Amino acid sequence: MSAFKPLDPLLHSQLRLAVMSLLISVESAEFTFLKEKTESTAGNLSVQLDKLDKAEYISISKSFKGRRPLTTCSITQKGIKAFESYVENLKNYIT
Amino acid sequence: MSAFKPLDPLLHSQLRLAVMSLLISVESAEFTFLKEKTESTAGNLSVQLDKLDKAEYISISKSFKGRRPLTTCSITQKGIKAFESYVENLKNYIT
DNA sequence: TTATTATGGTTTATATTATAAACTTATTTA
DNA sequence: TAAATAAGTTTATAATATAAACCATAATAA
Repeated sequence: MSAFKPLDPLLHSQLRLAVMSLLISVESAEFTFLKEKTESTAGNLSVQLDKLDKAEYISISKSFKGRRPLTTCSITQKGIKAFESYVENLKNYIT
Repeated sequence: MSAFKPLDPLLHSQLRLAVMSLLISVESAEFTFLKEKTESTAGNLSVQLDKLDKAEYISISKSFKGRRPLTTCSITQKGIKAFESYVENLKNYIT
C-alpha cells in the first residue's frame, strides 16, 4: 500500500487543477469568473480550458450575452471522477 | 481565504514530489532505494535529484559501498519547510 | 464621425520541463 | 575472456505551461 500511483498529467497542472477545483462546486462558471478566480491570463486559461474540454473533463458552451461572447464551462461526470481519483492518488504523496 | 496560492514548481512534479515524500520520513535514503520506490528510470531520478539538491531541498552525498558508487540523499530543513507549505497550498485546490 | 479604449476571448511563439535513451565506468558472472 | 549487471550521468527530444500578439466587437471620448 501507499505506492505512488501516477498523477493524471492533465490535472497535475496548477491552472487546470484550479479550474477543476472551482468547477466541481458550481453548476457552471463563466470564462471571466474563472479568469478572475485563478488570476490567470486569458490566453493561458483559454488553452487550458481547451485541453480539459478535449479530455471531456469539462464541457464548454459558447454563446452571447447581449452581443458579447460568453464562454460557460461546467465539469462533466468524467471530470468529477478524474478529479476525485487524482486527489486520492495525490494523498499518497503528501501524507 | 482559499485563494489559489502558487504551487512551488520544484515540488509540483510527480517524481520530485515522490522523492520528497519518501525523504521526509527517513533519516536518509540511497539512490537505488529511491529508484525502486518511485519506479523511475535512473536517468530521470538523477536529473530530479540534482534539481532538488541545487534548490537545497535535499543534500546529496556521494561515496562508495565497497567499490561501488553510493549516492545517499536526505531532506534539509529548507526542504521540509518547502514541502509543508506546498502541501498547505495544495489543500486549497483539492478540498 | 472618427479615434481610442475595453471586453472577451483565440492563436502562436517561446522558454522550460519531464523523461527516456544513450553513454560511462566499474564489477561480477559464465 | 566475454558478456552481463550495477550505479549512476549526460544528452536529446518531445511535451508543457505560459504570455505575447492578435482579432472582433462594443462602448466611450474627442
